[in-house]
Amino acid sequence: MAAKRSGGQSKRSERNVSPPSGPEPRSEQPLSLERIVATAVELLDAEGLDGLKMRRLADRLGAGAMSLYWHVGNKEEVFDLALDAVLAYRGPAPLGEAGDWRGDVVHMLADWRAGMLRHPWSAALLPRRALGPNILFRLELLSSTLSRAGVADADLNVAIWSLWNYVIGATTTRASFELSDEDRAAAQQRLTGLSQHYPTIERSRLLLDNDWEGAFNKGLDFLLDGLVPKQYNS
Amino acid sequence: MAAKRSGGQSKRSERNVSPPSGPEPRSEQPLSLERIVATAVELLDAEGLDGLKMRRLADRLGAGAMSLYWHVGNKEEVFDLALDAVLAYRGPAPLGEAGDWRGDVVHMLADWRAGMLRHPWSAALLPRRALGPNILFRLELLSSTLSRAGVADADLNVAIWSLWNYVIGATTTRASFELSDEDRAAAQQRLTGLSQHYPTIERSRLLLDNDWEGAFNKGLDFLLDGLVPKQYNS
DNA sequence: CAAGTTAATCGTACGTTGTACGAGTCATCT
DNA sequence: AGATGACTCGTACAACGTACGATTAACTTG
Repeated sequence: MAAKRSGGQSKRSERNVSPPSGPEPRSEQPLSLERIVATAVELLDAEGLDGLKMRRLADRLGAGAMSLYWHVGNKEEVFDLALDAVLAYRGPAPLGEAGDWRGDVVHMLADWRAGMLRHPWSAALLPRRALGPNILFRLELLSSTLSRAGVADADLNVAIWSLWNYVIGATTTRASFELSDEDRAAAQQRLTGLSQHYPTIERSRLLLDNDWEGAFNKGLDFLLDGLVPKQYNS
Repeated sequence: MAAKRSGGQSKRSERNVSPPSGPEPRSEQPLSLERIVATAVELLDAEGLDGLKMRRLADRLGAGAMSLYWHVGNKEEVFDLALDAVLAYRGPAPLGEAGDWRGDVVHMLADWRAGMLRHPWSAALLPRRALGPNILFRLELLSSTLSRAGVADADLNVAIWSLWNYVIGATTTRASFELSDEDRAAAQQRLTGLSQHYPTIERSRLLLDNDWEGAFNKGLDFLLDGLVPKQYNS
């Protein structure tokens, strides 16, 4: 009734394969879900969450605004797809038996964090639309790796969610600082102005500390230490 | 130029103190920042993020839409204020010397989590507008408590951000499940349908596990164990 | 080849939203 | 009395998402 194109991904017609004549590639490619999503990510990177308007997206694609709606149901779906596109993971072989499991986990989580920080808008999207296929894939990877590492089934969910939450939180916090320099400056100013109210974080310069990555890794190490029994020696 | 009312909070005029006559309290109270924020929170609880429209908010207040703009600069500010309002903390005495510091920390963080889950829309707001006064207060509290607990200044920021991130992530993840039953059902369905692709999380029923609170506490314990030197015995 | 079917594009238009602008009301101060 | 400032609100507008239907191009079926 409502959805014209829902589940499937590829359905592109091959009509521009230059049948008899016309080797010129026509600067205007045909619309496609892939192109829409890629352009949406570009636009989000360039203009932020509020900068994504259907008309503007269509402009960038050299198409009319309403043409988009044959490929996506609505704007929300564009957000969904853009978020998931940014979260794809090409990591080390998922089934590597000779496990440096800890390295695998850290790598995946660090990559996750890095990917999201490359696209700061993604953090703001996460709370609304978790559980795209790429997120699920990463959860699956995390799960199987930890399982292979010897985490008991009973503790598996705790371990997964703890790591997961940690990364999400780190990314969210960090990205919110990234968003606008004005905001950060304003916050600093407010903080400095009210340093009488917040003496301790003022003293430790909490908000000015720039070693986010170091803090991230240290905390992650502590978590992993706690979550996995110390019997890792293979 | 642009802002009519910015920094200060109270400025209410006392003109309805019933000077000579008129003891009836007039069902329509005067507008005030406090009332606006409180009503915004109500509205958000009832209708969600997208349900907050300026006109609707004004309706609930028995006022015209434009009247709101004397008290707030724009809609974004309403979001800011609503978020911060929800994050107020009335915890145990901040300067309790006889430190059950660990209990204090856990209590504050658990309260934080509980508060946000009571208002699921707050998680979606966090990435955009961190650092309201109530957030800063909690950071300050966390900071001073850990400092008193013996965490070295050099490790303080790592400790704070680790705990912080963990809580934010847990809340965000959890709230996204809370948001709509449809979404969750859809995710479950997709997961079950594609269980071939996600065998491990299917087996552990990761997404169906309901003991969020238990997982939260366990992971928090691990983090605290790692972050604070085991020399806590008073 | 003709006629129909399907895939895809897009112009127009509508309803909803945030909010700029300026007029209006009322209490207080000089 | 007049002026000032705090506060309210009706009107109007621009920007946005998108419903609707017309349009075109390619392929299918006869």
